[in-house]
Amino acid sequence: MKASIKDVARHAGVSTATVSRALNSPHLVRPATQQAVERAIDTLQFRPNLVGRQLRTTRTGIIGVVLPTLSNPVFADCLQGIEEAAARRGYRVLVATTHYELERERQSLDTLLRQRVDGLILTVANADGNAMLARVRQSDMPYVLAYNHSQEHPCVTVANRLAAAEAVASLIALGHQRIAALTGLLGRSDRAVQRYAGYCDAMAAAGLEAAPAIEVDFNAPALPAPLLDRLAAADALDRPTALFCGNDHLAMLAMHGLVGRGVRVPGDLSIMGFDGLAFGQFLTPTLATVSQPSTTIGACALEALHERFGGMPAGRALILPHGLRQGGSVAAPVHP
Amino acid sequence: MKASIKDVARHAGVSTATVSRALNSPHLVRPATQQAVERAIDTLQFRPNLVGRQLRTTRTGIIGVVLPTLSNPVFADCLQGIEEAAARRGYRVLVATTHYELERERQSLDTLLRQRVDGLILTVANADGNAMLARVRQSDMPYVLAYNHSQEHPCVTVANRLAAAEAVASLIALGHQRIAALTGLLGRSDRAVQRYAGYCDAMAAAGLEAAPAIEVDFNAPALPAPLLDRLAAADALDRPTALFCGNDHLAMLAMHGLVGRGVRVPGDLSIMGFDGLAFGQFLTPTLATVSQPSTTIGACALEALHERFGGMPAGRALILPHGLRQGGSVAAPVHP
DNA sequence: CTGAAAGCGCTAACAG
DNA sequence: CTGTTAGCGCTTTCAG
Repeated sequence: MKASIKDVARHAGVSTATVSRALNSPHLVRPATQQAVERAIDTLQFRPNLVGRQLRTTRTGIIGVVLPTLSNPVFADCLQGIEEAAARRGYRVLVATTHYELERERQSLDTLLRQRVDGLILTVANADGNAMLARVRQSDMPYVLAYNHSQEHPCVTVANRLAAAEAVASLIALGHQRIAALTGLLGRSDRAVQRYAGYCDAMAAAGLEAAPAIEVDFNAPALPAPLLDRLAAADALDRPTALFCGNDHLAMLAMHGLVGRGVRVPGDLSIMGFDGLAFGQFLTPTLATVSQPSTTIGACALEALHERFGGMPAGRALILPHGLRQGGSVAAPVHP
Repeated sequence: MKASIKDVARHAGVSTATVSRALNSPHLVRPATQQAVERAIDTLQFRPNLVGRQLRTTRTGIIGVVLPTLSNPVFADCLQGIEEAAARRGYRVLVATTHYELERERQSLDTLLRQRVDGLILTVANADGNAMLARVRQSDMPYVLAYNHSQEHPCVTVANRLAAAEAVASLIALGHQRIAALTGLLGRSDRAVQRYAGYCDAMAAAGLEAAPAIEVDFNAPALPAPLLDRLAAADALDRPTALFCGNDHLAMLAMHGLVGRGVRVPGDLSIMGFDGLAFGQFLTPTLATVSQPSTTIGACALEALHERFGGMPAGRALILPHGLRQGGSVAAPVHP
């Protein structure tokens, strides 16, 4: 059986309270006592049981993180950022994934609340009008959304709509007029909606006609063949000269599928992504994209929580700067 | 303040023991009582405090996971596999990253032990002769290594050495004779060592001369320019016709850097990776690689732990099947 | 089938 | 500076 604070106390000839002090407030303990305790600690190989402390203090030092998936580097990087910041601050990270499924969001949240995490960082499918999220807000559990942009909840993200608009505007500036938009299921991701809205903004601002969103399932391993066929087969005068994609994963699937069907990128079609995955740089041509600082989003979300614990009020939205990454996948259209 | 089991008991007119039973062993409770308790539970919005239970039962239901980084999809996917399997089994996942630094490995481990996780899944720089790992084995804490292959510790991984040998043999079968090996720092990763050994095996088996490993730092964002220059500049008769890389990330960095220097892949140089990252498929040419089932490795590691909890003995090594993924980055040499 | 009571390991008043 | 004491929320004998 593992040694407890009691064993240490006995071994050092002091009370458990003194051991606790030696551990948590050494300045309240006489140096000689401190040393006696420390000696006992490492003869017994004592490791304080955090569960005992957590029960007593009602603080766990654990941050709950709920993300759609770790298979997308966007979220993996975010978690990396959270973990590093958490380690620096002395927090631990409990992670759950949801695959964009509402039921798993609910389930994960419940588990984390039972575990009495000190705070939550979460990325949900839809922030606004989300019942669970409303419940979290009612409770006094500090939380921050990552990636979701919401008026109702504190969040750290980028200006999705604006960034998308800038990206599309850059395509228009190059001479593109027929620009299509490929997105995740609009009902399953508020970011998909915001980015598509940005696309529409830019089109409208240029007096161009926004095309309806081409929606595909996030969880699908590839784009539907009929869709690719359609995009590839359209004759040159009719087909879009550029494709704005709601995220890099979609962009890569599109580029891969279309190039495989003989479409030249960017010759026949320019492709613009959104996320700024490092892998985009390895593609040929490299993927032009809107870059968001995923690791920093995670780190800032954690810092935001930390400030809440320190008594700060619940900040609203923290909008981090995005970038427009040039890439070979975008060029001026040949047949404008 | 949150409702506790005591509040529920009072509200339902029963003892706390009965509430506990209603929660954990409903079959021991009279249906009428059960319902009374359930009613109280949801009027009070009661959520059992796991910390209390954990202290009492000395089981947390938490699995500690220690990985080098989540920025590499190999580990992110593994964590994804762990998390899914854990959720299915009712465990929670506490994650820490180390960036291949010994001190952070030590630190993470310590934190997880204090948190009294039920078991550990870890990927360390070097498994054999690892002092911490030895300490973990002494303790009665169940643990499994993921990716590390070790005689001393239970682990789930692929046959790194064999897989590397097969990959290199496939290059040799195509006619390659001058094959170079690009690896992570051999002192910082036992897998790098094992894969390089596999390379040497295959070279020796074919009567070819194994080149010394070209070691580069895992954490570096790009390959050193001098290295790339050297590989690109060597004249055609002298330079290797194929490059075996210890992981896909290195392979991508090499391919990117070399193509940028005018080297044709696979015309001038074939490139073989190791990991089987999904992104390799998006490259042009697609990356030939040894694929390992990262998600499954994670899931199996968790299942192995779960079996240990059920009283199973501490299995040795579980070696999962690897694959050899064809890719456009490998072809027969033009100047054998 | 249910209740009383003890205690998991720790911290935090409160005295001294 | 240190010890005594109570109790965080829960489970689990042991009686009844």
